[in-house]
Parts: sequence; C-alpha cells; structure tokens
Amino acid sequence: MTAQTEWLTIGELAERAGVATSALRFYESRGLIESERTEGNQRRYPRATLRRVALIRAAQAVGLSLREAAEALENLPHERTPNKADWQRLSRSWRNRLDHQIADLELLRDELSDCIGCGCLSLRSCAIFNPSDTVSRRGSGPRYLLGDERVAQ
Amino acid sequence: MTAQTEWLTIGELAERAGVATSALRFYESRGLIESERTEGNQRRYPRATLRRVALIRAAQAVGLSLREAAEALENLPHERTPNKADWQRLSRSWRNRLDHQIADLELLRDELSDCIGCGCLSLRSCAIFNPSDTVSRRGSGPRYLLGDERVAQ
DNA sequence: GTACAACTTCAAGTAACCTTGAAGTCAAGG
DNA sequence: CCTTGACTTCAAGGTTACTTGAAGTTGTAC
Repeated sequence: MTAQTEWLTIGELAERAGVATSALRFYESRGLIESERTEGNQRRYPRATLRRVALIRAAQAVGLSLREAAEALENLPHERTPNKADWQRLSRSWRNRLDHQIADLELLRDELSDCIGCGCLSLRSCAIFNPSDTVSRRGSGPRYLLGDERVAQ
Repeated sequence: MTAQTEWLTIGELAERAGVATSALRFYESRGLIESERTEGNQRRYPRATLRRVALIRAAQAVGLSLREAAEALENLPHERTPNKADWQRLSRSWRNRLDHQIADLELLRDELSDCIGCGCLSLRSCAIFNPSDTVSRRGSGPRYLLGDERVAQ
C-alpha cells in the first residue's frame, strides 16, 4: 500500500471524469458527491469520486434523473470502493431499464419499418399515428433521448 | 367525395392527438403546425394536422428536438396528406436514428452485463467508467430518455 | 337572450441540468 | 513578494418544452 487516498482537486476530477467543474459543484450541491476541504476551503475529492461521477453519467445514460441517480448511489460509500453486492444490485436494475428502453425503441423501429413498407398513406392501423404510451408522455420540460449526440449549433 | 376538409377546433385536435391545447398553440408558435382562423379568430385545423402532430410526437420519440422535427416536417404539406416519397424519406432517416440509439443502448447494456459478471471492482478496463461518447454528452438542459415513463410524483 | 364552455393573447412560471459572471481567496513558481 | 491560475460563493442566466394564469371574446345549447 502506497498513497491510500490520493486526493483530487476539483479541476483534476473534472478533467479525469470528463465533466465541467461547475457540474461537479452542482452534483455536490445535490448530494451526489462529497468532498473534504483544505485549510483554505478548497475541495479535495477522494479517488473513489472518479468512479462515482462515472456512475452518475452512466445513470443518466440509462435514463435516470440526477435525483434518481442520487437515490441509486445512496447506498454506495463515498470514500471507499463499493462492494460486489452493491454494485451488482445497481447494475442489474440499470440493465433492466436498458432492456425496456431497447424494447421500446425496437417496437418503434418495427412500426416505422412497417410504415416504410406500406407507404403509410392510410395509416389507420399504424401504431405510430395512434398516441401510445411509448410515444406520448406527460409533464413539462424537454425530452431528450440517448442517441442525442447533436452538439454544435 | 363528401366533406373534403373537416376542420377541427383546437380542443378536438388536442383530444384526438393526445396532446394539450397549450402544446398545440406552442407548436403553432414554432411553426410546426398551421391553422386557419374563423371570423371570430378561433383556430381551425385541417384533418391532416392530426397526422402532423402524430409525426411530431414520433419525431420526439426518435430523439429529435422540436426544432429538428420542424425541419424534418418542413417538406411535408400542411393541408394535404404527404406523398409516399416524402414519407419514406422521413421514416427511413428516423429508422436510422433508431438503429443508432438501439446500438448505443445495447453497447451500454453489454458493458453493464460484463460488469455484473465480473463484479467490476477493479474497473480498469470497464467502458462504463471511462467517459465515452455514448455516455458523456455536452450542452445544458436536462436529458430525458424514451423509456422514461415515470410520471407521478 | 343568456349562460357557459371553449376559445383568444400574452406574460410568467416550471422543471431539469447546468453555465456564466462577479467579486474575491488560495497555492505554487520565479 | 508578487503574479497567475485555480479555486471559492452566490446569484442569475440559458435551453427545451411546455403549462398556468389573467383577462377578455366566441360559439353553442337551451
């Protein structure tokens, strides 16, 4: 055992985790991550936070809101590496979400394929044109999708 | 030919398309749909708008923003049914998006599966923990996913 | 005729997820 | 010492996709 807890500044963590420092402060304000402070009041993160941030991003990719990600991570330790059971429970539930999302998208894709085949000019039976639970959702705010990699503009 | 253009009030369109009237006005303000006005200044929508709104919802499900949906629908007529070529072009491009999204999610799922298998306690090689293009995205605003059917709270 | 639901506009609010800016402090190199 | 970049807090701003509310008008049914 060498350096057992190598502390990271917010800048280091930001770079290594691939997120902005402002995002890290935001996560911290929401309780998703924690930090110690130096005498001069600067944040120092334990290395485990690197993984934690990665988990947060993964959670978002799986479709969780930050709030839900926070709940999911609640049982994981901030300072130490999660144990196998913790992690397996987490990844299993996320896998379930993923399976559902994939199934939804595949359904939509198949419907679209049918439409391509038929030209879909009458559309009476086309599921795309009948608001389904898959397509129509409630609540305000924007809805993004995972494949949403459009960035520049 | 009977009634060739049966006009819908905003309330009727809202109910039949499964969206709120406020959303329809919003879409109209963004140029996604169009309406005629009665003498008393009330909106009347041609029946084709029903399909147009369905297409907007489908576009959202495919991951397009409203702005992009607007662009996609730009070439489609407001008053008349789109022709086969129009529609096939559209559905084909959306199908492509779907394929990509599904592929991304499957990748993530497989990575998660590997993690489940290995317990993922060392994580050195685990893609989940290395910010990839799939997981990390830029830009502000919330990111929702399709499978995001959580509503009540 | 009149009630009443459905409509009108416009401004402001909401939610999520951050970013940006201002005004100041800390840490490390020369 | 002093500069400079990285850090601090806190408030405000930005984007997307709407919803809500106020204050007034229209359309239809009785």
